[in-house]
Formats: sequence, C-alpha cells, structure tokens
Amino acid sequence: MKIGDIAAATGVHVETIRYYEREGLVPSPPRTASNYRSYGDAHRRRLTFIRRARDLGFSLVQVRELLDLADDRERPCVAVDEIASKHLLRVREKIAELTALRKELDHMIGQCRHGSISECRIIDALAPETGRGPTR
Amino acid sequence: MKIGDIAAATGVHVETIRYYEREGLVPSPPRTASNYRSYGDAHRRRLTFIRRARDLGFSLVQVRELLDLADDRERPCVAVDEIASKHLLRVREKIAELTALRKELDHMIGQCRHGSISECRIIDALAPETGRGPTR
DNA sequence: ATGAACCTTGTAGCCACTACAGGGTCAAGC
DNA sequence: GCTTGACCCTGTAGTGGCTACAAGGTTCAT
Repeated sequence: MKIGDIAAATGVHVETIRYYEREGLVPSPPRTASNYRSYGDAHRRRLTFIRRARDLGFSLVQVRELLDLADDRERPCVAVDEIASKHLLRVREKIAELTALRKELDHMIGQCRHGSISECRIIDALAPETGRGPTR
Repeated sequence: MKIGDIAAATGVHVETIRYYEREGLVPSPPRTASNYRSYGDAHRRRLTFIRRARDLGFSLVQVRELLDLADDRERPCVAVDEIASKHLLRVREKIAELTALRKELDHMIGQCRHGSISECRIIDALAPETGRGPTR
C-alpha cells in the first residue's frame, strides 16, 4: 500500500501519517525503488488504532502510552484502565464547564431586546461597569 | 497603572496583555520616562471586557468583533446577538459531542475486567480486528 | 509525449498564549 | 551608596495536532 491507499483505508490524512511517522507513533515503513512509502497490514492496524483513540479524544501522549501497553500483552490492563478513566474524568469536567457556559450564554442572549448597542444587554454583561463608558 | 497592576486588576496575565497589544486588541498605552507601559481606566475596562468574553469561550476574532460593536453605540445590537447565538450553538454542539464521547468511554471502561492486556476490552475497542494482532 | 494524479522533502502557519533569555529600572533595607 | 529582589523591557521559540504550501520526482493512461 502506498501512503494514499493507507490514508483512504484508515481515514488518517496523508500529511498526518507522515507527521505520526516523524513523531515516532508509527514506524517508518520500507520504501519502494522510487522512494515511496510502502505499508503493510500492521501499519494499517496501528493507524486505525490511533484514529479510534484520537476520535475518543485521547491526546497523542495518551495514544502513545496505549500503543505501548497494547503491544505488551502480558501486563495487567490496570494501566489501560487508568489512562481511560483519567480521560473520562476530564471529559466529564469539560462537559460540566461547557454546561455552565451554555447557561450563562442562554441567560445573556435571552435578555437581548434588539435595540441599539447602547442598551444591549449582551454588551452590558461583558462590560465591567453598569454605567459603562467606551472600552478604549 | 503599570502592566503588573493592571494584570492584577483584570486577571489577564502580563504576557497576555503584551500579546493583545501586539495583536491590536488593546491600544498601545503611553510610556513612562523609563519606557514602562502606563495604563488608565479605559484600558482596564477594555481588558476586563476581553477577559469576560474569553471566559465565555469567545475566540479572539469574535472578541475583536464584539469590541468593535461595543464601541459603536448607535448600531442595532442584532449583530451582537448573532455572534453570541452562533457561539452558543457551537457550545451546544460541543456538549453533545462530549456527551456521546462520555457514553462511549463509560461503556468501554465498564467492560474492563482487569485481566491482562491480551484480554483487555479497552484495547479491543480500539484495535481494528476482533482477533487482533500486534499493532506494529 | 503529455498530462493528471500521485509521491517526496522541507518549511511555515494555525490558535492563544506561555516561557524563556538577556537586559534595564526602582524601592527598600543595610 | 550599595545590594537585593521585584518589577519592567524586547525578542524569540515552544506548545498540540495537525494543515498547507512550494518545488520537485514518479507513475500511468491516453
């Protein structure tokens, strides 16, 4: 497989695959006589793994850890659970943050009476003083 | 006010204030004889505005638009409402995405039986094939 | 033989900062 | 008056995870 083929097969962009290679996430594949990268099935599996983990929001550092663990089949999987659980925790936190944000925005926008800027509640909500002056 | 004072007053880091100045979000303040930046109340208001908008997740491009609008007090505030509503929409989308993610992670982690990697359900969920081989 | 569609390397850009390095200035304390 | 430490200055480089060129080489169909 050439890089374009494996990109199509895994859904990882060509440039991203080369980037992963530079970063050491995937091993450098052998080259053809014309210096094209030549990939096999192991590469495809590894890239698919990375793509799924990235889709689940794992950072590249975490992906690297997960790959290392996945390759060491004897070790207990507690380490894997730990990475995933830590990530889940951060996702929960992020959701909580964004939900608080959503409420604030909802409230702010709900107050807008569509008049002129000088009586805009949204700008009011952002400006520091109630009797607000120009910001510059 | 020196830059450290206004940083303390607004909660915007010193380096970030200088960065905003470079980016043209805040005007360059006058300098003292010793070339220190010297800020007044208008700067403080503008920085506070920026900070609140950033806290609400607006991008710097959006903040710039909001600042322009805030300074033009006669225009109708529909434009402000539009920016805020668009942002709210993206926040809602992000929450939906993360919630779906949370469910997937929940499910994945819930299946972990804490055995060895070779029978780890989390790795399984990431690996491309059911009878999975090494990823490299 | 020509053109399109691929491949190569290397570099720069994105966002919104953050972290230095290597200097200058100022106020307090001795 | 001298030191110390906290501040300030500019400029540059780094962060994450790509993405987008530029400038060239290869392959394949027509």
